Amino acid sequence: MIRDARVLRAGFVPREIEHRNAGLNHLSSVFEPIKSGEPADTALVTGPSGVGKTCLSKFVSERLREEVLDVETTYINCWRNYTRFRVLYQILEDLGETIDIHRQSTPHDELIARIESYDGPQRIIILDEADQLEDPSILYDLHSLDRFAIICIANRETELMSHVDDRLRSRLQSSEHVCLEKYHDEQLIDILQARVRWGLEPDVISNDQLATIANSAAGDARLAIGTLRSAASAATRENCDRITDELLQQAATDAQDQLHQRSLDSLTPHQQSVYAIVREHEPLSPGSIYDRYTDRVDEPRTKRTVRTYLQKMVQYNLLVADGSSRNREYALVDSAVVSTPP
DNA sequence: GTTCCACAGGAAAATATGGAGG
DNA sequence: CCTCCATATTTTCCTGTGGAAC
Repeated sequence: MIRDARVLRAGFVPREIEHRNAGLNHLSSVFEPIKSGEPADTALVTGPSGVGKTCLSKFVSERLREEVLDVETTYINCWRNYTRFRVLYQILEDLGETIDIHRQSTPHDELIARIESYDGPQRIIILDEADQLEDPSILYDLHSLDRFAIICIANRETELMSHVDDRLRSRLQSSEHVCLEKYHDEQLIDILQARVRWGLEPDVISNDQLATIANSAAGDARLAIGTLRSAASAATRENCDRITDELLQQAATDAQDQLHQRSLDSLTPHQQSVYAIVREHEPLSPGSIYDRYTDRVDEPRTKRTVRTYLQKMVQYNLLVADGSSRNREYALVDSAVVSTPP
């Protein structure tokens, strides 16, 4: 059944990239100067989840490394490393400079000074999920350094921009912007077919079944590939030599639940209570959420803290906030899946 | 209009957590 | 094991906003 599990895993970067030629060429052109040793501009890559932002960024930097001898890449997931210190630390760690840094006894300025004094080969720094940074001024610190080319990945440009100050905003707005759209079903099918070709034995899944996966994934390649992986491993477990429609059905919900569960697991018990309340009674105003919350838990947190929870869950795509001021209501993100192209 | 009020979210102080070194 | 310190989370205090009632 499974020939090469790597190609079905999240984070795999394929040898060929499908249906992203425009973005590929655009992003490559930004880094063209690196080939002649010149500094490159900052690139901004945006788009909804599962459109290949991370994949494209890694792909472009890997291909550049094949062409140019002296380029290194640093990948930082800002969702995990969302403080300024952590990002700086990660960069220095990749430069091999962290030996004598003791926590924050080393001030930020010194970390930046060290990064500035770096004189090794050019480096591409991929800041994934950059809209999760609590302090985006790190972008400003890095922006002006010639040795570093920044790829800044975010879900939506406006989310990222709303947190930054004016001078940084104008700089970012003038940088190259690669915007990726959701995949169409046919494009997803092509992507899936490529993974099937490399990852699975021949004839274990039909094109019709791939179309079903593509359809239920709603333009999200990560979800589509996750479904394929889940179906293939279930088939292996049950000793089937083909992927059946029933397995597929189950795999689709499994894959969705997995993604969902992952963000749910990162919530504290209090945050999970708040989430459960919204799930049971949506849509709900902030006030009634808080009332129900105080009833449900011992030692409730303050209103302000719950507001922070809600804000966080909206960022994690667990909840949606609708309306402003007194009309605001929170609901589960699933209940509003109708996509609205402009 | 004007006022009122629930709400959003920033800043900073306070408190809890967790990890390193004794 | 305990203590100390950096870090993470929560609270306190606050300002600004916009819809609703007047």
